[in-house]
Order: sequence, then C-alpha cells, then structure tokens
Amino acid sequence: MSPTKYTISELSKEFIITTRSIRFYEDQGLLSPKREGQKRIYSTHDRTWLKLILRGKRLGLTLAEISQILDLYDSSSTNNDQQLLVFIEKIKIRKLALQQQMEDIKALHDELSAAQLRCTNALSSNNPLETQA
Amino acid sequence: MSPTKYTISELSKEFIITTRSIRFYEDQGLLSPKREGQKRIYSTHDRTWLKLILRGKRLGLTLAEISQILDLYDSSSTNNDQQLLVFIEKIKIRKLALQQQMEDIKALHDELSAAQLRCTNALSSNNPLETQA
DNA sequence: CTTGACCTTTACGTTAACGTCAACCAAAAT
DNA sequence: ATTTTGGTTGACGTTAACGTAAAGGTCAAG
Repeated sequence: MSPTKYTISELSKEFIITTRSIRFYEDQGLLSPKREGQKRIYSTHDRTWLKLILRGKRLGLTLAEISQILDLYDSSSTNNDQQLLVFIEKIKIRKLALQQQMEDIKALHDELSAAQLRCTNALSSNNPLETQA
Repeated sequence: MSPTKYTISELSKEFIITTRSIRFYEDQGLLSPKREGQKRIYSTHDRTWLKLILRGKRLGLTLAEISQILDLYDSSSTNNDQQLLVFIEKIKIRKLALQQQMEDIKALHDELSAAQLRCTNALSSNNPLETQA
C-alpha cells in the first residue's frame, strides 16, 4: 500500500526537486501541508497537488498561473453563481491556450521529424554521392 | 504581395512584442538581421525565425533551448557524420519532451473539462438547454 | 533650422523561481 | 553523551528575459 503521509524529503526524492522548491511553493500558497510539531507533513492530497504543480511547470506555466488553475479545481465547491460563471470563463480561456499549445507542439514535432529525416538522409553511408543542400 | 524586408518596429507591431525583445534575441544569437547603415533590416527568413522563437516561448522553452532547436533546423547542411548523429540524438530527445508535453496538455485539458462540467452543474437553477464548447 | 519619428547603443533596474548559505532544533544512531 | 540525520526559518545571491531610461544619430516635413 502506498503511504498516506510524506515528509518533505520523501517528496523531494520522489519528484526529484529540492526541498527548497517545495517550501517555496508553500510560500506562494500552492501547498499547505499540516504540521507535526515543526515538521511539515504532506497528505496524499498535497502530493497530488505537487504533481499538478510540476505538470504545470512542464507546460511552461508560471507559479501564478498554476495557482489559478489549482483554484479552478476547487471551484465546484463554490455556491455563488456569479463566481461559478467567472470560473467557467477562466476555464474556457485556459482550454483555448492549451489548444494553441497543442498546435504549436504538433507543428514543432513535425518540423523536427523533417529535420531528422534530412539528417539521416545526409549521412554519407546512406547517400555516398550526394551532398545536396 | 507580402513585403520581403521589415523594420524592427514592423515586426514588433506584427507580433506584439517590444523592439527591446527583438534586439535581445539578436544579442543572444537567435537572429542576425542585415544592416542598412546602422538600421536593422529583417528578411523573410528572419521573420520566420522570429515566429519560431515565439512559438518556442509559448511552449515554455528558454531562449537557450530555442536556440538549440533553431540550430537543428540547419543541421542537414552539415556534412560531418559524427555531427549528424549528434543532431539526430538531440532531435529524438526533443521529440520525447514534446510527447510528454502533449500528454500533460491532454490530461490538464480533460481535468479542466471535468471542472467546467462540475461548475455548470453546480449553477443553482438548472439551465436545462445550456450547452458548451 | 528644428521638430518629430524612428532608429541606435549602453547600462542599470526588475521579476520569477529558485540556489545557497547560516544558525538553529530535535529525534535517532553510535 | 555526542554525532548524525533530517528538519526548520531567515536572508542574501543568482539567472533569464526582458523593462526602462539615457544619450544620441538620421532623415523628411514644417
């Protein structure tokens, strides 16, 4: 069974980040672990949150943006219609940005594939006589 | 016909970035426009390069990473097999990172959709005929 | 001629996201 | 008992990617 509580160093090892980073995320309000005495104790929820943070980072999001997205995850607990509509709008905008990023990735991936092909074709063993640009 | 030469301010307007940024990219070796006297003159090639730079930024890449990718685009002009093999490896690694990013985007997108749904469902009075994008 | 629009270089300032100490505490191992 | 291990809070340092003047060159229009 996977553990239900984690120390800061356990998480830092699992995700290969420094404890400094984890504390920094807390400073910025992205995490709020419980304490046992002085020591931080992370729940599975905290761990999930951390995973989401790191995924956001891989996508090039700033911590501020990630924070906003994390807020959206809890948005359904709001009972204020006005707020809900705001959330829905924010979500739509985020999804559009992701759409754009998806297209960017596809384009870049295709171009890299083309470059890859040119490289392999340019290898002299495959192409003993040609040196076309 | 679209122009074949651009001033720095034309490009800055077209892509909605500052001239400072454009000059900075040149400083970092990502662009090398010709000069007419003192003034920078950008070719369509430079413009394309700039587009690639901005796309890289949208993907959260650093300028250093973008620079390396731009190098890969020209890699087929190399005639050194050893270098070509290095390029091919680099391209593979880049493509793997893109793959990871793609998965991250899909996951996040799905989760946002779920959150979106929870939000619409949480709206107090049912709007029975409401649909969404 | 001088004003204004656009361009230039040089250089210091700023923000985000940590890195890197320092000085400390507290439980566990030797 | 003391060393080791792992944790804590400051607080200052660092890097990337620009922002923001400062100080000036050029060229057409008024």
